[in-house]
Amino acid sequence: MYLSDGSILVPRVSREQTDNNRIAITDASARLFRERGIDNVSVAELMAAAGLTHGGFYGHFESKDELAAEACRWAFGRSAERWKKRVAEKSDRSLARAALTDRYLSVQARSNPGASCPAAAFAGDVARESADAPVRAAYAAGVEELLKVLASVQETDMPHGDREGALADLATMVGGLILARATEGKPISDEFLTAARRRLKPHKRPRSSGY
Amino acid sequence: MYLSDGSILVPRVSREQTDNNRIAITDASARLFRERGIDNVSVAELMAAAGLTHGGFYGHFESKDELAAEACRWAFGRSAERWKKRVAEKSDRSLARAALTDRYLSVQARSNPGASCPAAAFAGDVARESADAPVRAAYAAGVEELLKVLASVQETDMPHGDREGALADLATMVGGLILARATEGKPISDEFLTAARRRLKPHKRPRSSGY
DNA sequence: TGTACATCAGTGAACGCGCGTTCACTGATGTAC
DNA sequence: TGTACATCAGTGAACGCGCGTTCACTGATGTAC
Repeated sequence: MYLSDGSILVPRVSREQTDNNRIAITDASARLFRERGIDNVSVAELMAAAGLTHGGFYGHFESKDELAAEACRWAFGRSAERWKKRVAEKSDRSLARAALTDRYLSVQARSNPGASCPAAAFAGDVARESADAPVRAAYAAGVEELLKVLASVQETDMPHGDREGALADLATMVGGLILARATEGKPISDEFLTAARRRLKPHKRPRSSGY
Repeated sequence: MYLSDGSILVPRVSREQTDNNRIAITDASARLFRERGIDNVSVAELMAAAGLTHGGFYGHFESKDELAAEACRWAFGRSAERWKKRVAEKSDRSLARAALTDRYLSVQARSNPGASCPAAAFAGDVARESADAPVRAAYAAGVEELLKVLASVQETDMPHGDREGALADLATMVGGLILARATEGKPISDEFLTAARRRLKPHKRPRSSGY
């Protein structure tokens, strides 16, 4: 590995560097796994993305499965933080919810799967993992994190409570985003984003009187 | 290959049998690809599932990618037929839509991905295929087929038309099903199904007066 | 209808390739005195 | 603070394995007469 001054870094780096390397591997994995799927990125690629060679991988993680779980936890943690920050910036629930759903179902989010919502990006992979795969537990825990944020911005008159509103919102968001990605490049892709965004707006039903 | 009478079938079968074999490969692929993902089923497994050995595969299909597209078309065709049949059995739009969405978001559908909606089962795989992959075109065309059926059962007062209602419905259905699958085995999995089903019911908002 | 033979659907061994994982090795880091 | 040395993070070759695809071969099917 070449350093910025052109010298060669030989093995046994400092402990601090070791910790940074582990984070670099996790961060690169969180991005690459979301972009291309867990099975479509090799350990050698992940290590290269972190500036390392593949042999050192097993000094950091027990297996690729363990890393997948770690990357999943990492991605959900960052997403949840970002969601909370966005909510805090808004003056009321309704505006906060609109900010979250509009950005979630945006053209930018569609074309940046590597930085996007892990609930959408990992769903397909996780659904096919065996029941005891470590990434499954990480996924379910991460979804609960996001749901808490979504529940906190539900309108106060939701017929079945904040949690059910949040569950339904997330279903529409994840479905809209995944369908937009699977049809990317065709007009219908944008239509999915728009339709899902509108469905998530507070309902102003034409037949209701004033309101 | 052993026939039911115990005799051994040797190469060069009849043309009719050849056609049946191609259908058997397509049908088995449509099931296995949905269950486990395109990349997680080998050509040898697909051929074995159709009662054949792997070498004959390239007599039927140009490549595994071509088969994926064919299996995708096949799965969408069958789903669209089943949806139309179910709609025809109901006496009005509202009942038909409820029949579709309730079955879509059922526990049986969740636990039978091999026979379930290709829009949900193929979405993750297709989203990661390159823009010119044959399966992408098959997927987008299949989604349009399903949307036509969904549009035909929209309530007549949808604010942005039948098509947008259908797009939003499909987003909620696909998202709810995928999230339920990715969290299968945990209580939240059933919650996703229920929340998405309720979200798709005609809205009886508590604050509206009589209706 | 019967015979001779070309066709070609399916078989199974083999190919090159990339994968996850292992391991002997290196030499700077970190520590004991 | 300086020295001696054990530790261990990272390297890169190697492992066994399963994959998609190819191909020489087989012999019943389908056809020409």
